[in-house]
Amino acid sequence: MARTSTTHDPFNAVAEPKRRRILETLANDELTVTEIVDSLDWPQPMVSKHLGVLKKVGLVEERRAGRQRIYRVNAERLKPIFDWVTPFEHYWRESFNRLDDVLEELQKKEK
Amino acid sequence: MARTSTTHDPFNAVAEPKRRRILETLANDELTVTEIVDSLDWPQPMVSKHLGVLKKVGLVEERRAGRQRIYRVNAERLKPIFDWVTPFEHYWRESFNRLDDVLEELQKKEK
DNA sequence: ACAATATATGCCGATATTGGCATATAATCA
DNA sequence: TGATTATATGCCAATATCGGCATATATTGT
Repeated sequence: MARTSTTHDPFNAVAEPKRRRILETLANDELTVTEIVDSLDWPQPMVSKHLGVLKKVGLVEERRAGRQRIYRVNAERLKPIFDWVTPFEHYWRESFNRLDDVLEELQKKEK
Repeated sequence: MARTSTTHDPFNAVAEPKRRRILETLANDELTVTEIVDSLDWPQPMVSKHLGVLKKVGLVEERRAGRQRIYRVNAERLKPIFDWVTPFEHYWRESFNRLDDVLEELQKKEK
C-alpha cells in the first residue's frame, strides 16, 4: 500500500509551502486569481491548482464575479491545526519563562 | 519536476496522522520504541520509520540506554507551526466573541 | 561464543504529488 | 459571431511517500 492520507485535510494542505504562501496572501483581502498570480509571480495554472486543493479542503472559498473568481480564506478550517499544536505551547513557553526568571535574577544580582 | 518539499520540515512531518499520534503519545512521558509499539499497536518498523522522520526534523530526540532508545518530544520545533497558524486565530475567535456579545445582550434584555 | 532482545534499514510495490505545458471552458466585448 | 480575457483541466515526467516484510545491527545475558 501507499500513503494513507493525501492532500485532503488541512494539515496536508498546509504542509505545502506554496499553499501557505497563498493563504498568507489571502489573509487580509479577498483576491482574484490574477491578483494572486501577479502578487506571487507564479504560473497561473500553478496558482489555480493550489487554490483547487485549498478549496477542496475548505481552507478557501470562491465567489464568482463575471469571468473572475474571487477567493477568500476560510480560516476556521485552520482551527484543527491550532487546536492540535496549542497543547504543546507550554513546552517552549515554560522554558522561555524559566529563561526570563534567570535573566531577572541576574539583573537583581547586578544591582 | 516533482514535489518541492518533502518530509524535512515540521509542517510536513506533522501532516502525517500517524506521526501526530506518536507525538501525542510522547507528549507526557519519554518512551521506548517498544513502549510506543505496545501503546499504539503498530508494527515496529513502522514506528521506527516514523520516529526516524520525526528525529530528522528535530521533533523528537533520542537517548540511548543499553539496547533501548528512549524518545522524547522536542516541542520547540512545533513553534513554527504555532507561529504560522496563530495570526489566523482572530478569525474564528472574533466570530466567537461576536456571538458572545449577542448572547450577553439577549440576557440583558431578558432581565 | 551463542541466543535473545531491541531497534534500525533495505528493498519493493502501489500510489500521490508537483510543476510544466498545452488546451479547454466560460464570460465579456467589439 | 469572433476575439479576448480569466480561470480551470488534462496529461506527462520525475520523484517522494507509506506500508510490509525480511534482515541487519547492536546490546545484553547465559
